[in-house]
Amino acid sequence: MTSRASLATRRRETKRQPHPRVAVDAVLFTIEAGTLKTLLVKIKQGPFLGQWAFPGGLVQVGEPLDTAARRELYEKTGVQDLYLEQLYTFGEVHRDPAAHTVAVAYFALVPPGAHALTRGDKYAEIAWFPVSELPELAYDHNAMAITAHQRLQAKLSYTNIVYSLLPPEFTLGELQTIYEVILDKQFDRRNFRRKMLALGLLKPLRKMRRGAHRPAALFAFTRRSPMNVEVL
Amino acid sequence: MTSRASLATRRRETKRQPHPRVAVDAVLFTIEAGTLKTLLVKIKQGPFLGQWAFPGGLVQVGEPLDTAARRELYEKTGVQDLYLEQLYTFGEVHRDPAAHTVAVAYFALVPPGAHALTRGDKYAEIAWFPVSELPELAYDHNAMAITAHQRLQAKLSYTNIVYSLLPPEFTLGELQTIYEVILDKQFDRRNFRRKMLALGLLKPLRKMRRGAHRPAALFAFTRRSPMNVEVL
DNA sequence: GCAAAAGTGTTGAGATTACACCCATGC
DNA sequence: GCATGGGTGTAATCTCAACACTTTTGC
Repeated sequence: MTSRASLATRRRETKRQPHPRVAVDAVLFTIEAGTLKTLLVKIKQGPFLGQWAFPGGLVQVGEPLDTAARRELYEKTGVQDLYLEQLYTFGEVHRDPAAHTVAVAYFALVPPGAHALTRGDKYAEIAWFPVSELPELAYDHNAMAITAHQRLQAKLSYTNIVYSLLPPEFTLGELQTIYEVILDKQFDRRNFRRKMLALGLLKPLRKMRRGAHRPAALFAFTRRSPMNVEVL
Repeated sequence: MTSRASLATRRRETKRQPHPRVAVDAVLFTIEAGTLKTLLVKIKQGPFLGQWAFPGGLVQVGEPLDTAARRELYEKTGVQDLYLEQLYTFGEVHRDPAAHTVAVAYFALVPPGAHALTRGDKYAEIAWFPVSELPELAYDHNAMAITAHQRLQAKLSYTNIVYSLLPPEFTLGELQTIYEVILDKQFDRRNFRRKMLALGLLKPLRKMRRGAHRPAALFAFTRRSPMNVEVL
């Protein structure tokens, strides 16, 4: 902590010393073309010039961490309403060669279509990369990517947050595809449908999606807020 | 992040601005007298004078976060070898009224008996409190306590980290008691034993614990390193 | 008519729960 | 001898995994 009695001694020592800086980074996931993708920005300056990294920036005094994360994401993607949670805090001393910077990483999910908003106005290059083919990233962001991917897989298994990767209406097939892509695992269609419907998270709409083949029943989530459920 | 190209503009703005400070706090759990307890220190100075809080302190430049956490714990308890993992980062602006301080909270487990080392040499009061009867804590530490407790419960269910709350040799009854105390739930003794033995995490020692009643078989963990296992 | 995705039930295996009695010891 | 915790087995239920054929549509 900070103004802690028992720490008076060390605090006095450190008071004049420089402190580590605080940054937030955001790992943004979406499903596009049947692939799990993540948003990267290209770095224009400094030791990592030309390398890709997750969007992020320094936290300002007086700014809450999640607000900083949300701001970052909005600036980069224009996406405002998304699922956002804290992922992990990376504090390795030399992760940023320029200065000791502690990075609080966030993890976010955006529904398909939000990509359209990815025109980086005043920003440099910005692009969605398949998670399975990430380039070498700046800082410790490859490790961050792995942590985020694992969290995503875990959360998909025991919460209902898939809803934030889907449009308001979707078919059971589309839902299943998302699970298969993220968990990298195939599911039996009959078992999958029975399980999902038994959970009561979905409500059937009286509509059909028409396409190249047999029309499929459309569903929506009964609740679009995070909750813990043993899904798979 | 920090020296990020696309952030050049804002970085320049913030460069001269003060940054939030970084602290680590540690929530330390143990089982004592059949109760789950956590370690608190009493604050001697500042706005929270006289209140209890989790041990913690500012991170120094050049110091990795987990090293800072370990240092804190060692200074306070003398415990060196314990299970330690990052819990969550608390970044609410006014959590420390003195200055915007981001706290990276850690969560640690110590085996019984380590309490003996809790003589706070140069430190003020230090004490183990039952988790169910925590006083009003300084900062946002009551919220931190809840987060830590939830994490402990979750981790106990899907990992083998109980080993770090137990001495090298223990009975199945002692193991079961820990689960019951932490998860606040009763288990059927026969089912519990069958499940635990089936997991293969334990090895029977050819020894007995003698006490007030019928001697109980002693067990040890086959592995004393963290791994994921669906325990209960 | 054919390719492609949607829809639908049943069965067996394994896991989980509930439950009751005898045993070894210290006092 | 009695109070206390240790030790053991079985049956009923539930959950999960495996599995194949028919339907509807666009082309």
